[in-house]
Amino acid sequence: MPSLKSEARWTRRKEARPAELLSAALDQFVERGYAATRLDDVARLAGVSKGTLYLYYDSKEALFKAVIRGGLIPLIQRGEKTFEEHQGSMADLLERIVLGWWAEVGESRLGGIPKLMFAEAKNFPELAAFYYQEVISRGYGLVQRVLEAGVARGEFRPLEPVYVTRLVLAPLVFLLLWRHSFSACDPEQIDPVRYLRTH
Amino acid sequence: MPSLKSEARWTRRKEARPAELLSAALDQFVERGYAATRLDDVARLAGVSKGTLYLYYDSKEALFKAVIRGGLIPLIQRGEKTFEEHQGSMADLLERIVLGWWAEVGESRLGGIPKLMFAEAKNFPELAAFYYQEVISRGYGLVQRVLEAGVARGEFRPLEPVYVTRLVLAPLVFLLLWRHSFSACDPEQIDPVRYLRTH
DNA sequence: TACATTGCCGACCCGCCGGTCATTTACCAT
DNA sequence: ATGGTAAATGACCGGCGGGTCGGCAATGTA
Repeated sequence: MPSLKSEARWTRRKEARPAELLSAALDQFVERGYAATRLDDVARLAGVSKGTLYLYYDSKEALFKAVIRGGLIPLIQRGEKTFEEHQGSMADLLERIVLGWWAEVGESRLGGIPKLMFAEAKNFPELAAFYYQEVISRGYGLVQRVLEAGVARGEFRPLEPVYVTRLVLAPLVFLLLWRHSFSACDPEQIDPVRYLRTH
Repeated sequence: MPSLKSEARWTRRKEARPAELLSAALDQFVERGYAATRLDDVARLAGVSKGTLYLYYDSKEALFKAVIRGGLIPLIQRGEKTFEEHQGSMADLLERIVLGWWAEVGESRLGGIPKLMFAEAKNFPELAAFYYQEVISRGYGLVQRVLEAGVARGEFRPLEPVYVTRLVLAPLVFLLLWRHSFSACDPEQIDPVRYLRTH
């Protein structure tokens, strides 16, 4: 026999649910990947049932897009704003953007997203296109504009900007991918700061 | 009514099956990833039924390991042999190894394997450990020995070998990952040769 | 031609998971 | 207190896919 005045079995929290679901979803997506994430688990982590999840997000894909929109896109926007408002050398700006990106993406749960997208791009082309358009192309574009501005100011040697942008960012993103895949197997513990400085 | 003297419905080909299954499996693993590959499809591609596949390989995992053993490990061994037999400058050797690797892995179906391993490492830790031990650590070790030999001969500046090895290879592997994930979305068609030379 | 061997087939089992919906119940206005 | 409303539940569905197994048929042998 349950206590007569037991706690309510659940409470109505219409406002708080979406954010809690998004946070739980980010955890699971980063931990397991897109396909392997079970919506049951996401809901349980957020303290609700799967049916409730579907009250707030129409499908797994919609949930995932909401995670991206709430997590990475604001950071991209901030980077773009930093670029527009920046006064001074482009080398400084580049360093600020790269280190800021590493601090906010590389060192947080968001760092798992790029690895996830690489992993699932082939199997979920719509998601890949969405992510490419909203994140990758904007990120590359930002760095490329910084480099071009630096060349215009005579700070950097003039090289093919498309290739240089990719070559500069490749080791960064690669380190991110590494940390979210093989780092558990790797006896060499790579120190990101030394890695970036050597670069 | 079937023709009276129709072809045999199937033939016994005990010798040819394993290689055909391996080839089909490589195709599917590279195309879909490990988890998303259906053994039904592998079998159909190899012209047999799923039951037959299980006569030759005990499980999906065993099949995958056989693909790695037959595909990448021989290449690693050849690289190690090239290193031991090489006479002359280490810069030459490094270029030979890198370009050879790109030709035989980057440009062939095998190029999909590294991307696959990054994608699935978290979800299949035993596979990741197997791959790290048999492929990654041997590949890194090879390049690192070349760099150290170059330093000993006075060809290269002395830097931290572990970090340099990773930084040199990161853009290469990154290009490989890119080509097997987002390249379909990317309007910029990256030319690998120019990319490598700029590097 | 008849038999034994064995490579091979394909139907089947079962747990998993995205998605649905009828029902329950917390909350609020009156 | 009480009825209305909507937030939340949890049992359920259906397709999917790794793995199994009894039986069939291609081949070697006499």
